[in-house]
Formats: sequence, C-alpha cells, structure tokens
Amino acid sequence: MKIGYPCINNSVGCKSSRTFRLRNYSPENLKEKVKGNLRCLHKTLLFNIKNNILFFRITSDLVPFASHNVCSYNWQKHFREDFKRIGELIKENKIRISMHPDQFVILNAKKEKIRINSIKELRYHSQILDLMNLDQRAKIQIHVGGVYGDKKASMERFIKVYATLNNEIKRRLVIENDEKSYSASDCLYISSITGIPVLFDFFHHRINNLDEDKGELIKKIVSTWRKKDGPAMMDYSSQLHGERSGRHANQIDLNDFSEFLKILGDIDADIMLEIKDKEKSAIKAAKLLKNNG
DNA sequence: TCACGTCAAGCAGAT
DNA sequence: ATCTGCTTGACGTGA
Repeated sequence: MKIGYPCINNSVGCKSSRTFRLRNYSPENLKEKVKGNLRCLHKTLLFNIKNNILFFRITSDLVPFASHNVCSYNWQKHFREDFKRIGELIKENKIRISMHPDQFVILNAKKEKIRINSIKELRYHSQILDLMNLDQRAKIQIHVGGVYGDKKASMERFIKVYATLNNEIKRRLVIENDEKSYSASDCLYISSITGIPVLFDFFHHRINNLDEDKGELIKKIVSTWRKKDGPAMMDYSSQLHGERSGRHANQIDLNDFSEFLKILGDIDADIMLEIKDKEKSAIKAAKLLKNNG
C-alpha cells in the first residue's frame, strides 16, 4: 500500500503547474514554462521519496495547451531526455503515478467536438506517461461524464466511445465514481462491458451510493484491476466540517482514515489523499501505516 | 508587492 | 437565466 497526494506540494517552494494565458502563447514561453515545471516535478518527487510518499498524481498543467491547436511546437522531442530522466527516478523508487484530466474531458458528450477534444486531451496525458517510459500501472483517471437526462443512454455512449480509443489511451484509462452522477455501481456496470478498471473514490461514494454492502462492493471494484494494471488505486478524503457536502477537509482525520483502512482489510490498494494540505497529510498517513506495521 | 478580474475547455445543481 | 464548484487555481494588469 502506497500513500499519495495530488499535483501540488506546498513545501518545496515551486509548482509544476505553472502555465500562461493563451494570448501569451509562444514556443519560447512554452519551453520556459515546461522546463520549470519538469524541474519542479523532479524536486517534488525527491521530496516524496525522502518522506516515503510513493504515490503521486502529476498535474495536467505540466505542458500548457498541449492539446490545443495553438501548440505546434514539438515539446515531446525537445524534452525527451527530461521526461526520460524523471521516468527513471520514478521507476528506480517504485513510485506509482496517476493523472487526472480536468472536467472538460467528457467521453460520453453528445457533441462530437467535445468528444474529439477530450480524446486529444487524453492522448496528451498518455504521451506524458509514455515519454517517461512508465508501464500500464501508471493510470489516467476520468469520470464517466454527463447524464444528459438519460443515464442509461449516456453510459452506453461512454461504452461505445471507449471502444474506439487507441490502445495507448485504453491501457491507462480508469473510471472513477463521482459524487453526483455516476456511482461506483454504475462504474462497475461499465467495467463489466469494457473491462476498464474502476478507481474507487471513498469520499464520493459516501455522498453518492446505493447503500451497497461496502465489503462486497470494494471486492468487486478491486477485481477490475488486472495484474498488469497494478494494485487498485483509490481516492480518499473526508468532509470539511461545517461546510457544504463534498468539500474536502483541510487536514487528514486519522481516526476516519483508520476506519477506511479497516474497511479495506488486507486489500492492497494505493491511496490518494485528496486533502487540502497535500503532502502534510500524506506524510501523517504514511507514518500511521508504517507504525501499524 | 498585492488585489482582483479573468482565463481553452462542461456539466449539474442551486439560486 | 445565471452562478458556483470541480482541484483552497493561476495569470497578469493596474495601482
């Protein structure tokens, strides 16, 4: 079991998600920002290794506007060695990697334009992981998408579009239950047709569920991950007290987290903590795990 | 240096 | 019809 946090580290003094406005696009600007982002990513990974944080979500902003028409620059070639070096650091230290494209990636969109742009964006994400030479245990997680007033039809549309994807994307793509539309059971249905692994978001599940038996549900979810996919990834968070349902907590509640671990039992999953103070909570959780033996 | 209006992209739910 | 959250967002202009 590995513990991780998403994208941003507030202790290292840099961010790997520096970007710029579209109107300021130029190959020079792109090169400068990507260079800084990659350097910061490297620094962040070193911090993580030192603190026994061996699961990390790489920001989608690593290469700004990569899937946009404006981006004609061959950043893949220009930064090939940098990506490779980071990939080596990841592999040497057995770090698990995920990425989570933004909410605009809607594979089951009704508008073709949105589907096309979504696939371009997924291609960008898969290229990042490919350039790092990571195997298919490195995953790209997305939500099922919109409901459009007809959930069944929208799920079928997802299944249809998924079938058309290139293997570069398919081998990395996993779907995550969300807090409003698609529950874990909905994701399992799609998985049963497509074979796509289901990433269980425990926090979303607490808000959006069908009162399934948790043990049974988690067992089914974990079995959607084949050996080559690596251990199941899961997202964990807890509610920010006194705030609207769905808001992520500022720091980890170790008692609540322990309860979650109890539910998991002897299941080997990698846990992404979606908690606002990022690496600080991840370090606490990793220490808790270590002390539990 | 800082505040705040604005930024590629979509959806659902609240108001 | 318009606003907000999503991931406590980031940029960059104007003061």
